[in-house]
Amino acid sequence: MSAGVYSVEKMREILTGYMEAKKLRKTVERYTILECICRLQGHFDVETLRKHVVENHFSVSQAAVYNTIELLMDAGLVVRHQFFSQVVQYELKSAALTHHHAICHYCGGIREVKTEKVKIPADYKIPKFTPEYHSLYIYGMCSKCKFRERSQKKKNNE
Amino acid sequence: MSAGVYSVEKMREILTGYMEAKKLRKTVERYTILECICRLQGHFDVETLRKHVVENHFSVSQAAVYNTIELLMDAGLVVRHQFFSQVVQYELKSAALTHHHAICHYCGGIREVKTEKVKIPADYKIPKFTPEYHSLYIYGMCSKCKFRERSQKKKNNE
DNA sequence: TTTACTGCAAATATTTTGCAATATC
DNA sequence: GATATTGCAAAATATTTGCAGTAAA
Repeated sequence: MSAGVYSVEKMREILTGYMEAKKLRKTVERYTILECICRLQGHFDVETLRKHVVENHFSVSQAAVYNTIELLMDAGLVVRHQFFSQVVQYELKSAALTHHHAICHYCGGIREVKTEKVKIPADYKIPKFTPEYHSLYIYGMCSKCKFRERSQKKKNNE
Repeated sequence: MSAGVYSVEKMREILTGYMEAKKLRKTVERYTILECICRLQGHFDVETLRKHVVENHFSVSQAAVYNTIELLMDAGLVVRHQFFSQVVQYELKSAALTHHHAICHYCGGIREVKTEKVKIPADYKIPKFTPEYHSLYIYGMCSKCKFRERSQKKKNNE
């Protein structure tokens, strides 16, 4: 897992550009949260992110975290996932572009699958729709659960 | 939109087979809910489904609906989506297999895109993982929102 | 100075859970 | 008859909202 194609600096720049274009205010909270997301490396939920920010000696409210994530999604820096549980997960878009997600619906475990393994044509055309980003979720069973299932069947003499 | 590849009868059979294999009870609620899902044709959320069931003169509790959807997912008849809002949507798996989803993140509108348009190789291999089903979400901007955006820019002399 | 943004807390929305009643096996 | 499943309501979880205070422009 990596912070992705973009550096933290590049992402700050994109965020700044977006806020200036939309005439939004450049608050310390927004930049701090973006940096914390980069440091988190990978998927995160709102509560995890907020804890991480606070651990880095910066106090933010939950409301500001929700607000900022929304903003970062609008700016095209963050994408949203809902894999399995009720908790919504987020991820840096530049990182998400490098992989798909394999989700085991027995244990809820998530694996990243390099995009080269399952190539989706980037030039697909959809009438009356302008694609910007896509997300592929592959559901199935991980080897651990497969093993557990086999042991279970054996025990039951199936 | 169609009820999918399978007929209602076939799906009842699959459900029966699954419940017998797992030694679960064949309750009226479970069969009724499955039939209502088939009649709904397309995406639905828990509350919509429950209303539909009740409108068809059958009383079920919310708990039973949640329970049954979970069961139907385990039986491989229903898949889960979370497109945009906080509301989780479900769909018959056999219907979901025929299309991907194009999601406009400006208005939240969802379009179905025939799978032939964006073909995902069915034979992909993932180490230590057995794929069973996949879901492709294409995010972007629908033509209505594109038009609205253009009008807005024009008004602001951009 | 203006007002967008934050923090806080309360409100809403959604899902899960405990337990008694019921229906399946 | 044994117990899985349901219904009901309460609890838990997640997100949104209102409003006063703060800080960016």
